[in-house]
Amino acid sequence: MPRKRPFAPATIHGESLLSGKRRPGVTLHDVARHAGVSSMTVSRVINDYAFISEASRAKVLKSIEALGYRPNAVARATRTGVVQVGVLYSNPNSSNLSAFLMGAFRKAGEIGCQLLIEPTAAHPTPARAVAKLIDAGVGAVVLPPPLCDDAKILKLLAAAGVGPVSFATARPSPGVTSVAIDDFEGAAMMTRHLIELGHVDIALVRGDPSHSTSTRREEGFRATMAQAGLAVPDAYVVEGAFTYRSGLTAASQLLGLRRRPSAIFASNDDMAAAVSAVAHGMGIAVPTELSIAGFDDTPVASTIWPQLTTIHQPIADMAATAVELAAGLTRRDADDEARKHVLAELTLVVRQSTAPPAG
Amino acid sequence: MPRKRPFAPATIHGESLLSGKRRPGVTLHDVARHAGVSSMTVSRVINDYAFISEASRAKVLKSIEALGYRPNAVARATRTGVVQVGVLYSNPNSSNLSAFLMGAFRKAGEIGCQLLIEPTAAHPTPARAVAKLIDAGVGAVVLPPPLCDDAKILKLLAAAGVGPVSFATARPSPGVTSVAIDDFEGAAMMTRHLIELGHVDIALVRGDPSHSTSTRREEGFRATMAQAGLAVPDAYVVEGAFTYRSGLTAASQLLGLRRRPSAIFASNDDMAAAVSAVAHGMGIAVPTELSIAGFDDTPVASTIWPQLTTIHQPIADMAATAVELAAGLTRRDADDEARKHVLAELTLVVRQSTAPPAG
DNA sequence: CGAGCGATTGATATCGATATCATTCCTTCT
DNA sequence: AGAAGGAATGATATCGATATCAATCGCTCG
Repeated sequence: MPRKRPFAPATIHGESLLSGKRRPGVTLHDVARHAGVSSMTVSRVINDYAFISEASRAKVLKSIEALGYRPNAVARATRTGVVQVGVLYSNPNSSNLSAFLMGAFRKAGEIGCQLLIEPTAAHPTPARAVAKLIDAGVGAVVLPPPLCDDAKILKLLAAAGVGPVSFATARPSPGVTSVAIDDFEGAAMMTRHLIELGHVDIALVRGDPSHSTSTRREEGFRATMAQAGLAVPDAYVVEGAFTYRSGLTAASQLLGLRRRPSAIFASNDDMAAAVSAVAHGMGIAVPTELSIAGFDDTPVASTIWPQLTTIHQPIADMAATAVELAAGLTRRDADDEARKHVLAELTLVVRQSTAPPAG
Repeated sequence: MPRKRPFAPATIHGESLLSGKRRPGVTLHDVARHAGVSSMTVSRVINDYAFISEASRAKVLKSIEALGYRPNAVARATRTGVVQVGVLYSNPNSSNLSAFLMGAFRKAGEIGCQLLIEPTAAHPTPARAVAKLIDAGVGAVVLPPPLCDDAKILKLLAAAGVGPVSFATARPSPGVTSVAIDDFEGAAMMTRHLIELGHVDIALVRGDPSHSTSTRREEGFRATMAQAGLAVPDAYVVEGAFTYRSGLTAASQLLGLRRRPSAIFASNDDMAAAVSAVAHGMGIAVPTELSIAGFDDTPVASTIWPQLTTIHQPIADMAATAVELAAGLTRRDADDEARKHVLAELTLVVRQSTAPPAG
């Protein structure tokens, strides 16, 4: 029985979507003809190849400009070979996931590589998720925390000859390419902000101890406090797990103290949001009676009210970089060790949850 | 001055990522050779072309199975022409964004089309965002609410010959392809759940009146209440705007009433989360003294505590479908009007925020 | 002054798939 | 029986780019 018409061209609402109608439509060959050189010369200019005369380069660039040429990533990928890059993610609810995906997919589209997204939650163990990606034939894998700190996973990948890229780890293994932020410095920035507002009694809600970032953030906090000559009582540092619920517990603990802190620095936004909720529940006004600071600048930070003062990380850009590194398409002289550990820039975002202490 | 080595092959950690090492490596031609037919026959089988003898089809399918062949989407896209699909999104904080992106990109990878994501917030008006996508040469655009209900936008697209796909609108225009849920039925499901628990005094927090979904959800709520013979006092239906902050206001209003409702149904999870926070603040126990219901099953629903009872929509699948429709690659006889309005399945997810009323 | 070498450029094959057109068989009809 | 037409298949060109190899073109050097 017949199933389809013989290769009916793809249309939508009667309009053909195929090449005949493609708007840009300018190819590398058009540029070559326009510039009076060969296609290869154009290709070389685009790819920033050495040994092109300045004259040729100029001609080609002018033609590219004149024709509005944009290289076709897909076509490029056919010849270079599609690099498949695996991306693991652990927490489907991670608020940064969408920014992460945006950046990762944008870059993937640009360089024409295929992304395989694999939720670790769908497998009995993270190792199984990695195995699945390896079986699928990926050439590299992007590992968000806490997987990036997992020696077993790294060994598994090494055995399969698949390159790992650590994402947002605070303690990058020396031999492993990584994209991260300086958690120590981020925590220090926020702590300085609170100190400058006049706070003295500052408490910290720690993150999940199994994440390397937790430790670094705590270190940044303590170092800055020490530098300012401020004491950090033991009671002012409580355990958390990066979850909203753990933030509720931590907040109850801190706000129940006889000598209540005037500011609470939570190691991430979810916990800061929980602190905010508890404070509301106890009738403590934010920020006049209590300043609350978060970390990550996830969507929740600007969702809740008052909006959270937090540390912004350029997650999308970082994800893009991670994918680029993973695809190994940086194409520069790769011996350069430095570019294998990329640190992204942090920003202190002051919103409505912090203010000078009362009295 | 030289910039790069002459086309240094892309490597990562010294391992080549290029075709020489590609694991799957099985091409259509390998399958053809194995099956003893021409490449075209294999291509036709893959594409479900009519007029293939059952014998050939069987042989090819067996070879595909034997060799573990998987078509290369990228290569396919070079020949068919890359279909660029634009995706607009309005709220960068929308909690469903990541699920949406996941689904959209997964499908895009499968069918080898390129997605252009454009935040409307980056433009003075939504129309400008649409114009940018049109200029970029997209063949179709996926429109989430409230853009999908905007006649001006639709006209703009029609003028450019770009096909629109409405996403999650409650009121699909007849001529426009759409992927949506039945908001009326979803609201009815949740209302029935509350009624079955024994609630009688049920309040509703409406959504943004400019979204068609708000109206449909309210209608579903009212219809179900009426069907159960329950009254809905005017004071029990308050305005909201789908934001956390609007939820705070609405909650204060409802929980301040002399005769307090025993259950509050918020038109989305963000507002439900706000209701939960206000209840905490007023010392009202959830769910024993107050049941709270949300809608959408966004990450926040399982983040906060107690976790929200809500209506789950398969956002990722819906996004995938939207992209598929947009790319116009369904390839089946497209005259079938029915498949142009896809309704996704809803699920009632009962968590800890609802329970029978006290007393 | 010719060999030798590096810089610069182009011709051609190729990537993995589909589009197009041609071809081979059968049926079936006149 | 021969023409006509449709089912089934294959040969070849093509998509837009890069890889490879060969060919120039100076220049320097012995």
